[in-house]
Amino acid sequence: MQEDDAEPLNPKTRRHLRRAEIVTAAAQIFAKNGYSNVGMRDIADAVGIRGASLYHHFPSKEEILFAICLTVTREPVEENLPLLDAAGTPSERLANLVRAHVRHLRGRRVEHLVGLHERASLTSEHLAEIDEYRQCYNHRVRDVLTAGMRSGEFRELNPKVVALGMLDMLNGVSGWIRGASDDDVDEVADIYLRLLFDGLRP
Amino acid sequence: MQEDDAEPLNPKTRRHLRRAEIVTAAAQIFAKNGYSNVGMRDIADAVGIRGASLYHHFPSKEEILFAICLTVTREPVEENLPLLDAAGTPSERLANLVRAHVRHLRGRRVEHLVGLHERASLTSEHLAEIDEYRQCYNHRVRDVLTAGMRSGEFRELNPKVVALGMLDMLNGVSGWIRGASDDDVDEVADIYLRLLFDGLRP
DNA sequence: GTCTATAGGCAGATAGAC
DNA sequence: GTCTATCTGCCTATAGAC
Repeated sequence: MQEDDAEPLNPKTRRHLRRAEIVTAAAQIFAKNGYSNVGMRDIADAVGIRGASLYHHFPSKEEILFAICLTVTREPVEENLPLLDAAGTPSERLANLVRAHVRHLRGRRVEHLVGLHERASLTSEHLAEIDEYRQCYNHRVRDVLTAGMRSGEFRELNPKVVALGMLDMLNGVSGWIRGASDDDVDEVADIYLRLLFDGLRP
Repeated sequence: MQEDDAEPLNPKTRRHLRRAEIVTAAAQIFAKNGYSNVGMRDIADAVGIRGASLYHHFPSKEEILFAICLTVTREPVEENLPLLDAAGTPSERLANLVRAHVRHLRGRRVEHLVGLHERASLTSEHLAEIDEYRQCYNHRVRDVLTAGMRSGEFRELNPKVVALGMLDMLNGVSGWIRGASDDDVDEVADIYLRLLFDGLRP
């Protein structure tokens, strides 16, 4: 919380900010209209520059898409997975991850939508990099589930299927959580946790 | 099971078959490469005709996409929802729907993927029609959940959120079920039902 | 019902001035 | 770092013969 943040930013930071601005604007338009239906001019308009100027910041349109997809796959790995390494039972650690995951989905809602729907427009190399993060995340979730089953804390169910089902349920939130408050988001996480741990039957 | 099915088909049936052939081929290519990255020529190649000939069967590329999206939203409404009207407890009726839903996801796997990912490329009129079916389906699922909660069979949880979560979990199956056997599919449905009804905790 | 040929337009990307 | 101007190619859709 710096009060004196008016001092001149160094060039690298300025450039980084511009890139972030472009990525954020692009994600919003991609999410609404679909990646291929959006032109470089549309993105440029949203940022207040001309189409050609975007190429000073990104070498191609696909690289903008890649930047979007990268943040929504890398950030959860770097920010949420450590919660699985903390102390606590598998239940506790899994619950923390679920809450963090849903919060991230809300904070980067449009980016998640793009990352989920526009994979086909990525270079195969970029797609492979994205999938590495995604698979890493899935694997770690599966591992907590397995740990919980080994300790008798969780029922014995195919952990691979449970992990996929749980993550699909969570990730779907970005499709309908538009404009929710912090409390709404935490309520959704609590409902999902109740469902996941205890099920519908009382 | 007619043995003598070699008799000549009437023109209307032939035309219908051709349309279905195009839709099936298109769904496969759309699912793999993304709607906008696929040209009319690609679809035509898969069917063995020239690009221009497609316009004898469909007035535009978007109409092919619409046909795909329509089947995966209308068929579940017409085929699965009646299971909710049958006799039985909410649990039983919901279980039947889940099993039918997963089977449909596998049977029309690529079509579901396209319907899920390419919504942004639909005409707003077509999108509205699609969403009517989808919302109808969601609503009916929510209604069984509410019925089960009223009867005390299900725990009291926000039924809207539970319905969305459950359907997101189910629909995600089309993303990874590629090439599964009938038994695999039913196993997934059973695991999801166990999770949904009883949760992870023994 | 399928073909050849082509219109017409849009969009990603580049060159080079400022 | 942003601009103007433009190239280039692709891709939907149409016209009209067979």
